[in-house]
Amino acid sequence: MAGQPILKLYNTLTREKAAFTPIDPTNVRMYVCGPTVYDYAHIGNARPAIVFDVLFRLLRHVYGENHVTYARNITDVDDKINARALRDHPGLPLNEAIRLVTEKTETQYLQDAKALGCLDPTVQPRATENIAGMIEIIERLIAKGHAYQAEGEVLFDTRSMADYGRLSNRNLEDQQAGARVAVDAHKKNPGDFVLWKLSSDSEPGWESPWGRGRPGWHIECSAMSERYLGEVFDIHGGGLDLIFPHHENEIAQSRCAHGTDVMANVWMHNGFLQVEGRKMSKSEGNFVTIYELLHTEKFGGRKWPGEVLRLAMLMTHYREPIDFSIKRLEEAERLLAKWPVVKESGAAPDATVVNALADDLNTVAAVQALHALAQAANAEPALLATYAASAALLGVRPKETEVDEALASAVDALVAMRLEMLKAKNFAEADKIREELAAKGIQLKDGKDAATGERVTTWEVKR
RNA sequence: GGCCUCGUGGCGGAGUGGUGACGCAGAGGACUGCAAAUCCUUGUACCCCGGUUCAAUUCCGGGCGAGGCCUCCA
Repeated sequence: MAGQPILKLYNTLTREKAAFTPIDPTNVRMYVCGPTVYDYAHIGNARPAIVFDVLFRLLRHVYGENHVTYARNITDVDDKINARALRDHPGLPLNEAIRLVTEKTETQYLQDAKALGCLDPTVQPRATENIAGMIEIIERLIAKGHAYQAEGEVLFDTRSMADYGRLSNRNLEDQQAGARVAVDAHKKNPGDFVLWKLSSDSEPGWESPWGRGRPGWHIECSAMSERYLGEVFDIHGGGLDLIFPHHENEIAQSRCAHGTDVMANVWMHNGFLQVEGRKMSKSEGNFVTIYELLHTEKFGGRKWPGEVLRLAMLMTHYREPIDFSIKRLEEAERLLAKWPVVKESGAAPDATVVNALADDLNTVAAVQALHALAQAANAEPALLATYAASAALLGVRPKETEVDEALASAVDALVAMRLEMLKAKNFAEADKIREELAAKGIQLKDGKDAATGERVTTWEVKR
C-alpha cells in the first residue's frame, strides 16, 4: 500500500481520532447496523447508509477492491414488524403477513439506497436466516455464567461483565440512579436485557433449548458479525442513538461469548439530522421518508434526485448534526449542475480529495476539493480523468449509460439550425428552439471561439 | 437528575491568541440580440457574561440556546 494516505478515524470507544490499522489488510472488515424493515426508511436513515458507503469506497481505494468486507444487516424479526403485519394484513396468517411486510420494505430500502448512490454491501444478512447462530451465542453465554433464564426469558447478566458500559461511558450505578430504567422483578439487575423470549402461539417463533421463542434486539448483530466478519473485526458503525443500549449490549454479548477484549477495534457513529431547524418527528409534521423525497413533492414542492440528497448529506461532517433543509438541497443541486457527469476513469483520484477523506471522513473538505477540481476540469479536459476518479470516491456524478447517439445527433442538428437562424437575426425562432430543448432538460451554452470570435454552442443534459 | 454533542456572515462550513479560508446565494461589471453558461470585482460573522492576557472568535469559568442517549428511534 505504498504511497497511500494514513487513514485516521474517530473512535467512540476511546473518544479520539487515531490512525487506523486493519487486523488484516487483505480483508478489512466493517459492520454497519442496517434497517429494521417494518416501514419506509426516513431521511435520517439515509445518513449512515451514505456515510458508511463513502467509507466503504475509501477503504476499497486504500486496501483494494477485493480486500474489504462490508456487512450491513437487515433486521426482519422485530415486534414492530409483527404489529405492522397485523395492522396491514389482518386476514392473513401471521407468518405470511410478516413476510409481505418485510419483503416489501426490504425491497424499498434497497431501491432507496441505490438511488442514493450507495454500493451494495458485500453481504446483507437477514436476522431470520441467522437464528441458529444467535441460539449458539446464547448457549455459550449461559454456559459461561453471563446469562440466566427467568420467567420465559433468557437475560444477559450485566453484573457478570466487569467493564460493561465502556462504550457509552455509563456505569450501572448511574443507570439505577436515574429513575427511568424499567425495573422488572424477574431481572437480577435493572440493566439486564433480553437475549431470548418465548413467543405465544400468535407470535412468530423458532424452536430453541428454552422453548419456542424469538431473539432479543441486540443478539442478531452479534451473531451476524461473527458469522461474516469473525469474533473481532475492524470497524462497527451506526447512528449515534445506537451507542446505548444497542451497541453496548452487542459488545457485552460478543465479548463475553468469545472471551475477547473488544468486539470491533473502531466504533463510528454518525450524528443526527434535523429538518428545517427542528427535530424530525411525526408529531412535528416534518417527518419525511427517502421515498417521498425521491418520488413525491412533499418536501419543498418538488422531487429531489438521489444524488442531490447524497451531496447535501456529505456537505456536513458525519459526526456533526445536519439541518436538512430546502436551501441545503438547492445548494447541493447547484453544485452538481457545475460538475460534469463522467465515466469512471481508472485514474488516480486527486490527493486533496483522498487526504480529506482519510482524515476521519472529512467529506466537507473533499466536496470543496472536488468542486475546485470540477471547475478546473471544465476548463482543462485533461483533468477529467482525475476528477472522475475523485468523484467516484464520493459516489457522485457517475455516467451510468452512454449518451444516446440518436438524441445527440438530433440535438446537434437543432443547435446548428439555431446558429443559422441567429446569423439571419431570426431571434424568435432561435429562442423557440432553445426553449424547447430546455423543456426537455437540455441546457444550451453559448460561448465564443477564442480565435475567430464566432459563437460556439455546446449543450448538456441537466436532468 | 446522570452521560454526551453542538452554537462562526443570508446559508453551508474552515481556522487561528494579534492581517475576516473557501463554497453557495446576493450586489456590481464583462460577454450576449435577450438570456443561460462563463469570467472579473465585492459587502456582511465568530450566542451572552465574567476571568487570564499587551491582545480572545480562539484559553478558563458560568450562563443561554439547539439536539442526542438513559424508554428496542439512524
